[in-house]
Amino acid sequence: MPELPDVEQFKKLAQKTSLNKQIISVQVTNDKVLEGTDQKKLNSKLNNKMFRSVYRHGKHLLLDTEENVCMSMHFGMSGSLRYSSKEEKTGNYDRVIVIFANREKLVYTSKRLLGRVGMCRNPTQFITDNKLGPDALSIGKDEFAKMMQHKRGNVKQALMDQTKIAGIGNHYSDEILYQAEIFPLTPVSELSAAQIDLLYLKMNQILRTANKLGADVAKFPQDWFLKFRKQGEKCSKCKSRVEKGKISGRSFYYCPGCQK
DNA sequence: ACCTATGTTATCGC
DNA sequence: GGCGATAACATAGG
Repeated sequence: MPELPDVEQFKKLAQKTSLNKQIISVQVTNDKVLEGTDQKKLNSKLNNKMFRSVYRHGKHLLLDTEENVCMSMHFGMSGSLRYSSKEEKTGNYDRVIVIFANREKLVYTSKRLLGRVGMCRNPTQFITDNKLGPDALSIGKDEFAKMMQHKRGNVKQALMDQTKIAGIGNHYSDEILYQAEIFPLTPVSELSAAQIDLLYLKMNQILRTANKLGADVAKFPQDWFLKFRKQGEKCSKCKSRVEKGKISGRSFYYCPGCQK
């Protein structure tokens, strides 16, 4: 699931459950998800500290102790986060488990091991080190327009370039382009100023609405593309059939009637 | 058996 | 240096 709105839910979860509680231990059941750290380091840095604040930048979650010790999480394609009672036992795909003094746990799960958990000094440092662009919900309209004007290639890949704007992936870029009625492979250089403005507007509307609806596609409005993003499905607006395309090994979907 | 899947990254060729 | 395409990572489901 994890694109910006999904990670926003994880942020809310962590805020609600995991702040200001003493960490007593960090368990790692598969160290393939660890990046630049190991179980020993995680424990030496985090034990006896508390998470004081949670940040989300793009698709990354940052749990900050505010003592120059900050835990970073990225969820890949199949990762998620949950808070678990002391009774609940470890699941097959639970990879990193932060245990608090009350024995409850913050559990990082990743079926396909594509995500990463690491440590950094603070969120700002993390963003710089990972060359992340501004968060999609923080970027200003002018900054967005300037970015698009400097970018080459097609509009879909521009929206998904995490070094330019952080947070948009394959699903939400399809949604944004559908609602803006722009064909995904349109070269950025061919977009009008009005289209760039519209992309900015739709990006904001869509991400904010998705956040509000808990990133739960089942709750999304019926006319959203993500409700029928599948080859051969009927577009809710024009009744054309959804078509599938491919860029650099990755599928995208679009409505040939609406997106020119 | 084969293809596909919400992400990122190393590598190769141009 | 940079861009694009491709494979790779690991697992499940159609």
